Amino acid sequence: MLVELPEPFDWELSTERFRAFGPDPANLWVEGRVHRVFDGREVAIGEARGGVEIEPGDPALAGPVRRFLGEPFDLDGFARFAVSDSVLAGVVEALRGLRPPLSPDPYEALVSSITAQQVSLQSAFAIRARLVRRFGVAHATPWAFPTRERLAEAAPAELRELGFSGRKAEYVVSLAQSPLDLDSLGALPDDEVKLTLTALPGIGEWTADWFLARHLARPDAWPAGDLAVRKAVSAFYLEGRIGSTDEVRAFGERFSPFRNLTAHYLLVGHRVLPR
DNA sequence: TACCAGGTAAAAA
DNA sequence: TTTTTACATGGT
Repeated sequence: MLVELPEPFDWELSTERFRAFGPDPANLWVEGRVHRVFDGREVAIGEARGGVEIEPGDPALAGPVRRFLGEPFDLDGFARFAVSDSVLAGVVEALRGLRPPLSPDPYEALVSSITAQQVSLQSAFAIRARLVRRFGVAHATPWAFPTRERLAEAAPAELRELGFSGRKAEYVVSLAQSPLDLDSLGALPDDEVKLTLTALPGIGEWTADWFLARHLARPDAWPAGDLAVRKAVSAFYLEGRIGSTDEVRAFGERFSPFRNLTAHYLLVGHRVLPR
């Protein structure tokens, strides 16, 4: 079944993240398709003219799949915005059709970010893959990410065996046990989401920013503390000198109200475009 | 071996 | 309030 996506949409670019840092059992790339479990149901997503082809072809899956592939982002508005900045315009032109994938589940999004704190993305993917295979649910092809309920009853020592530092193991379990309704955060403005999340142990501004960017798709989220964002901004705008978090936060003002897309395009551009 | 990686929390200034 | 320091783990 065809699931339409707004133009432009570049399948290879938009799914690059599922291949770039190692295999991800919860978003499994197999022979040109992404396999993922949505709300307990396994779906295979492949390239198609005008959008993507999904199997099984259940119309109820169309909405979640669209969101997963970054449908909420206003690429046309972003492209018009970018023309005023020759550097950004070049990146946007070279990466036309790139849509940031969105993490469909809030707990999965937060755990994934905690996993990636202060480790290389390659390490983070490997650790998360072990977490998924240890506590997740096996389906025919992909694995469902571990449920909050399952990790709430996990022992931190079990997570430590997978490569989590002792403190991060505690963060993941305590987040699972927290009474906070993560689904309700979507109703709050950006700053209140950040205040709510950063009150939890192990979640700082960086993790909250990525939650806004990659789960809630907030247009103006700007993870200025992210080392890769700092490096990408620096490479494109600061002659390679690596800017501080404060510098990059201030520099990002010029990209408002498209800071989220800007961050993603600069990150991917820094990684895949020839210098 | 030393250093770094898509940070966070707590101590110190 | 802002700045500095300790912290765990895997990869190179």
